[in-house]
Order: sequence, then C-alpha cells, then structure tokens
Amino acid sequence: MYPRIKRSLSEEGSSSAKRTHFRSFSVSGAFGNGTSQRETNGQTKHHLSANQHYQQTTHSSTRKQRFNLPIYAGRTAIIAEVRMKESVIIVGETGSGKTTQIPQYLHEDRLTKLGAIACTQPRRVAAISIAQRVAKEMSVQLGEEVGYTVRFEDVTSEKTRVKYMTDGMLLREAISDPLLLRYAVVILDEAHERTVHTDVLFGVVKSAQKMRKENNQKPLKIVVMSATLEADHFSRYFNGAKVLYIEGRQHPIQMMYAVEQQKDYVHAALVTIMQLHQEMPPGGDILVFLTGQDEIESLAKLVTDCAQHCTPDCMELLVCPMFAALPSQHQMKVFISAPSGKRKVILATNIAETSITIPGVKYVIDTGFVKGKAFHPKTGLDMLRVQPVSKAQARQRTGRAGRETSGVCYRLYTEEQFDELKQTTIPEIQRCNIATVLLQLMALGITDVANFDFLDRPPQDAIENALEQLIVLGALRKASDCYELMPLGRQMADFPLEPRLAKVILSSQQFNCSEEIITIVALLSVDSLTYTPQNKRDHAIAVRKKFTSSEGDQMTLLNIYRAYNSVNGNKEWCQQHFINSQTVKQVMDIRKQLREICVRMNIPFNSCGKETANIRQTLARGLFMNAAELQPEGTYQTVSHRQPVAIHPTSSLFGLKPQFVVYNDLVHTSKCYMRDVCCVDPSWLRDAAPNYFKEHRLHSQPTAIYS
DNA sequence: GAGCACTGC
Repeated sequence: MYPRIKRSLSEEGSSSAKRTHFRSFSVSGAFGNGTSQRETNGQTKHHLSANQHYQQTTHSSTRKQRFNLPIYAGRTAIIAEVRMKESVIIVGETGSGKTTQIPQYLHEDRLTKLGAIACTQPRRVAAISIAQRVAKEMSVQLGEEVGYTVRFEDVTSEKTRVKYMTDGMLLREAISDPLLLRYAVVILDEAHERTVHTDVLFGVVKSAQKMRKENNQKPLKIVVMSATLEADHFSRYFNGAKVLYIEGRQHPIQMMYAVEQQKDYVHAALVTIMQLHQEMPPGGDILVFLTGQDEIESLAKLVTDCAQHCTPDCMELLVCPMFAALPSQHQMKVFISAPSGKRKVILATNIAETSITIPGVKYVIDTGFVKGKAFHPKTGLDMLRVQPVSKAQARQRTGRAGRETSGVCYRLYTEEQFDELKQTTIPEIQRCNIATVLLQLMALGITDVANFDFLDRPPQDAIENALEQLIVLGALRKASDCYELMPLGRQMADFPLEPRLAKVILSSQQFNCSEEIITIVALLSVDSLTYTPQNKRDHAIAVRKKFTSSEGDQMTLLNIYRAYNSVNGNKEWCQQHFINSQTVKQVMDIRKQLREICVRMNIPFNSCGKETANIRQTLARGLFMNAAELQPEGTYQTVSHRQPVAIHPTSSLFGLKPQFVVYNDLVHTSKCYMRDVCCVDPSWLRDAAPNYFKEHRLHSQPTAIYS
C-alpha cells in the first residue's frame, strides 16, 4: 500500500484517485492581515479610531505591550459606550487583546467604583491564565485587585475588582444572588461558543439588569464579547445594543480546497500530510483535525509507517496524537517543539480548536468533520455522531495556522461543500438534556421556566421532558398555572451534579451509606478512571479483574478507589493497574466538595459496611428512570421507552444478565449501550417512584398488585 | 464481545 501512495505523491498533476488535489483561493478578506474588508451582513460597523489622550505612566515592558495592541485604538470609544449604554456587543478577532484589556480599561476609568467586573470564560484554564497575565500587566498580586474563581479554586479577596471566572461559576453565584449585586459590569466573553452556561447567563444578566433598574439599584452593565457572526443576534436580544468591531492580529493564511469530493478523509489526510512533509521546506508543523481517538490512533500508525518509506534526504516526522482522554504526560509531547531537522504532525480532535494552542503550527489540515452530541428530546437518548463542521468551526480551525507566521490551510473538501455547511453550530442548549438548566432557573426564583427569555429556545419537547423528569424526581410540583420548587429540589440545585445524581446523594441518608454514595457519585462525575492502551488491552483488563464486582460498575469503581487509597495513591501501583491517577485526584476534589455541601445540609455521614445492597438501593432512588429489564430473548429494554439496549462490553455486568438494572447513561454507537450499570431489585424501583411505575410497568412482575 | 468529540459546576 505504501509504495503506491508514494508513487502517486510523486505524480505531479496526475488524476490518480490516490492523489488529493487542491486549488488556491483568494484570501485577502476574512483571513487577511487586518484590512477592513469583511463579510457584510447589513450591520452598521463602528470601527474604532485611535485615542490620543491616554498617557503612559510606566515603563515596564509588560505594560508597554498593552499600548501596541490593536484594541488600544478603541479604548475611549469602548469606555464611552459602556458608560452611556446598558449593554454593548464587542466583536474582537483573535489577537485583538479584548479579553485582557477591556476589563482593565473599565477598571482604569473607575467603572468598578460601585462593584467588581466579572469576566466569564468557557474554560478553567483560560480564566486562570488570563487572570495571571492581567495581574502581571497591572503589577498587582494575583488574588488582590485581579483574581479568578473556578471550581475548587477561588483566588479572590475583598479587594478584587477584576475577576475572571468560568461561566458555570457565575451561574452558581447567581443562585445565591440572582441580581448579581456584587458586580457593576458583567462581561460574557467567548459568547460565540454558546456554552449552555453562557446561554443561561444571557437570560440571567438581562433579567438582573432590568430588575436592578426597576428597583432603583445601581445599574448592571453588560458587555458581550464574541468573534464574528451572531453579533446582530446578540444585539437584537440586548435591545439593539451597539456592536463595536475590533480588528485582530492574524497572519495571512492561504486557503486550499480539494478539487473533488473525498470519499475517505482519513486517507486524504494521510496523502496530504505526506505530500506537505516532502514538498514544503523545513520549519512549520502540521495540525490535522480528526473526529476521535480511534481515527487518530489508526492514522498515527499509517503516518509512522509511511514516513519510513520516504526518501533518505527527507526530514524525520514526529507523530503526536492529541485528544482529551490521552493521559497528560502523553499530551505534553505536542508542546515540545520539534528539534531542527524534524517536523511534527499533530493529529488532534477539536480539543485543538479552542482548548489548547499548539506552538509552531504552519499547516492545518481540516477533514471537515467533528463528533458531536445529538439528543432526542422525547426519549432522552444522547448519542455521539460524526457530522460535518459548521463554517464558523472551519474558520476557527483555519485560524490555527496563522498564530505565529503566515500559514496554509488545506480543506479536505471542495469549496462547494464548504458553501453548503451550516453558518454556525447549533447551540448546545438546543441539543442536550436541560433538566439541570431548568432546575437552576427554578432555584434562581424564575418560576415560569417554560417561558424564560432564552437567546435561542430549546425545543418544546426538551422543555416538557425535562420538567417531567424533575417532577418525577420530586424536585418540582406542578401548581395551578406554574411550577413550584420543592424543598428537595432546592437542595438538589445546590449540588454541582445532574439532578438524578443529586437525588441519589440526598437519598443516601436513609440507607446509611452516604460515605459510599458520595464517593460513587464523584466517581461517576469523571470520565475514564482507567486507561486501556490499544496494544496492552488484555493485560490491562486482567490486572484490574480483581476489582470487578458482580453487583455492578459502581461497586467496581468503589473497589478501585478503595484500593487506590489503601496504597496511598502509589504511582507505580497506578501504572501497573492502568489507573489514571490524575482522574483519581479529580475524584477526591469532587468528593470533598460534595461532602462540604452535605455538611451544610446536615446530612449525616455513615457507612453501610458490608450491606452493599443499601448502596444499590440508594442508586435506584435517583436512577429509576434509567431502568432496563431483561427480555425473554436475552436482550434488554428500557422501562421508560421500551428502547432496546445492551450492557456495554466494558461493564462488569457484561454477560451476567441480571433481570433488572439501572444505568448512569446511554451511548449509541453500533448499538445502544448502557454504561455504569448496576443490578437492582424491582421492588426498589417501585419504592423509589410508585406512580412512575404504575405508568411504566415492570413486566416480569405480576401487574395485579397495582389493580 | 465492542470501542467513549469537548467543556463545566
């Protein structure tokens, strides 16, 4: 196979099917070097002009850099707009400096006199690193005037005026302070990413602003910062707020499109990588966007094999896989720059789109696909599916080529295919289970959740389904014309968990197993406690066999956690058993947080000892809507929708066929699989929700007992 | 007997 690819690579201009063809595309506009040409959409542009009046008062080099940023020209206009108006939308391109500078401008202009500035970020690392940078620019100690708040870490004090935080953290704060009274300004940054948390915050800050105005309290200024697109949409939502545009500093990127549609994008990627590697001068790494671990691992093998067949004068090629499930010591490899005479090729998922920035990338290869979550509101079934990227996403990927110098982006699809892509990705809030969101809104005091002022409304089905789930869990009650938050629901909202797991914790007291349950819930909140490399799979499974419990995966996870503690988290032990020690540490953090919340609620800590049935009975209290029953032919069906499901092959119950199980979640791949499965007694299910099981019959039991 | 994009509280 490899010689044939090699040959086709050398056949310049050949129309062989093995060759990927590209043609050039003019790039002066959208990806140019900061000229004013843009995609026009009817919106009046307010380009910012230079401010002549700001005096530089310090000579520190970190500070000096601030005045060279493109955004500096717009300082006066930005301050004026925020002072004059309630809300403003700022569209800033990559490299404009908006995230570090705007909060400082507003602080320098004493907008923080009446309250702090909150600047939200979708990711923890961003909130932390930006706060560090701004503290340095302002020559202050991190945690004093400038600080950050993310889960498990609060580096702020009473002095803090500029506070970077995750969007989820501000949403949590809103539950205890719906008017966000400690803030004078809320900046929702990276708004174009449309995370569930930012989307909910849009409504929360808009309502807080209105309420404060009505109550004659100090005004709340709202700043929405985003990349291009959607600015009009944000503007309409915030009562026609003005949109200010800031130019970025992006190096020019040359666009290349496939001449014809590619049948196999992994193969097309392989050919393109080898072609680039052999034809392009040394210097400049290659970043390839793929959809998942499997694809990355198989392409990594192909590239490695192929590179060995290169001509002797060809540079060495270093292949670096990059995906979230990869243990961090392996992830580090991509950040080490390639020694001279070698070229790096990074095979990444969309983790490299926004979450991490890899230095040295000059060439981007975009397969045009991404694995995304799809959700069926009626059945509550979640699944991951390979789908085409949106135009916005394709542009984001392209931009990764021009971070340091000019670059080239190869799209493994035609320009016509690009034109057919969706403008933007559907906001997550429209394609996920919103039970958690609705419970949080109720806890914020918004009773009419069904008519909440969403920027983009979730489907009606999803709203109804989520409300129904919350009612069945006992979190809400339907009153005459609205929904009422029950005391149980109020407690559930205090946990950083999905409602069903919060219910599990709150139910643990009556079965004397809160200690075990808190650990199990923490374990269910992380992914992949264990790591199974492809080439050592059988060995990994064999050494972990001793932890397997026939009661279910939750008990198996608990066994692993206990074993880890009994060796005090010994590193070698973790490696021997293929346990991801970083994940266990995360479990310990979550466990500690859950414990603290329980202490505040006066939930007693107790252990059921050997009575492990109590643990499973407690799990049934929250997971009863995720029950499945064995059918006479040996397969399973969910009790809720009679959906055919199977126990996941990695489950400790695989092949055991208990009559009734509850599962933590479903994943649809070749089949619909239940993950984190636990055996239960049908009577526990009925005890958990008698009315629910009058509607959803458990077939193996005589139905007469209910008549 | 098959395989889990990415965040976040």
